[in-house]
Amino acid sequence: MTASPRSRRERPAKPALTREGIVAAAVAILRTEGLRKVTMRRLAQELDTGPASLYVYVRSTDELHAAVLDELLGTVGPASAEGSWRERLERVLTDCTRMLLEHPSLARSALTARPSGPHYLNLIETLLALLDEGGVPRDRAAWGVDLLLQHATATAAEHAGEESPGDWQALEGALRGASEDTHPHIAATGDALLSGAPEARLSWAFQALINGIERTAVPD
Amino acid sequence: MTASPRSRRERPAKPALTREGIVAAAVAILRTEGLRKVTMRRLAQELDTGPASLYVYVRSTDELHAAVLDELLGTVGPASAEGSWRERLERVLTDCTRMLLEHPSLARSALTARPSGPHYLNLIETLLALLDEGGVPRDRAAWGVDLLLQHATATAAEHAGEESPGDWQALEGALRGASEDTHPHIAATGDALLSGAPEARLSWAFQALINGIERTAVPD
DNA sequence: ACCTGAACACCGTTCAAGT
DNA sequence: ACCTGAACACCGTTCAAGT
Repeated sequence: MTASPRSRRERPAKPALTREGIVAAAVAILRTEGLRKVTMRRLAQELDTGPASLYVYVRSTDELHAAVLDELLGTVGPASAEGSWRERLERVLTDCTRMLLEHPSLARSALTARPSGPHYLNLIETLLALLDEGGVPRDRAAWGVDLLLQHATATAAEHAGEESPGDWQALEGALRGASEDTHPHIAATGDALLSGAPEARLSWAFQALINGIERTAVPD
Repeated sequence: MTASPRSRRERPAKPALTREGIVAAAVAILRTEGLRKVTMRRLAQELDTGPASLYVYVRSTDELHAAVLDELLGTVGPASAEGSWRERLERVLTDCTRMLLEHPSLARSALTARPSGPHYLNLIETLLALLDEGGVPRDRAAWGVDLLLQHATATAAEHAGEESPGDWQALEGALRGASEDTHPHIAATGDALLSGAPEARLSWAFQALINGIERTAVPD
């Protein structure tokens, strides 16, 4: 129980840099301040060092964000056993989307910098297992997984940079104001383009995707 | 034909700032240097003024990017008349995706800052018309349009920040290296997860989406 | 091998002051 | 009303030098 002799002033107890420590600190900043603050400089400040030091463990800001996402993917639990394969599949995807919606800007960056960590692999395994249970042919399932995860990610990513609902309102106005002469189908469709609770639309989208994946043959 | 007397040195012929001129300059920079250089500062430099001046015409960088996208949307022509509604629908969507793939980072930002300009409205009208021609119920078509455009945008956005194929390779390695014990379905699926030419996968995805939209009832 | 200070080359946005 | 210079508060990344 002797104190290590490495420093006279023990208080700051500056821990050694490790990749894990860096990612953990990044997750903490994400939770409290949002992804916009998960920068090399802010992170270095948090870890009481200079930004240059981080590059020993992390190739770039994008790679850091991908590592953070894989970490959060560990949060979304495995499928509960209740219900049909279809219901369980939708539940996994919804859980995943919900988690991503808590950090939309992370979803946005995940679209570009795909995670490849253990948690992501587990998720793919789960989706393939459920599609297999549902009798979806293997080749359709393989391509379908991409479609399903892309939808979850993109749906969350759309909510990044919110706080300025300006352009969403602009679109709503443009749709409502569409003339019957120049845009007859928009005018005829009316509110349906904008209707529906987000959860209802998400659920419908996943069902439509699953139905499409089931029935659409892969070429060759 | 008299020269306007507004300045003695005519050479620079600095044009008055207008929103149109700003957006046009932004498109030019996008084409030659990529979206990363379409910044307020770079744009101001191009227009021979200070960044602050641009804020009279443009609310923020995001709004500027949305305006640029609507401009480019004017590029993708209306559907050619040949083929079934399905083929024409796929062609419009493919054209749209191809255009976005020329500027993936713009697609990425479009996911967040939806355009609402005239070109975007025309695109929605075209999609609704084709789905209507195919006998897809109006309410399904209304929600489906979102799904189709989201897929086009997200597919292009995934290619933003390329040049560093590091993490895509990492994912490929992780999938190939998946153990039969811990990830049996990934192992059994094998190359199918990664197979297929991009065009083939895109075509399959759009067909799967259309099939799903056709057959999936909207609640209520 | 790891860590650091300092530098390079940038950002978006605001604001008081000018015209 | 429009335009501007200058400032505020930041970025990512590299590199020579230290330990």
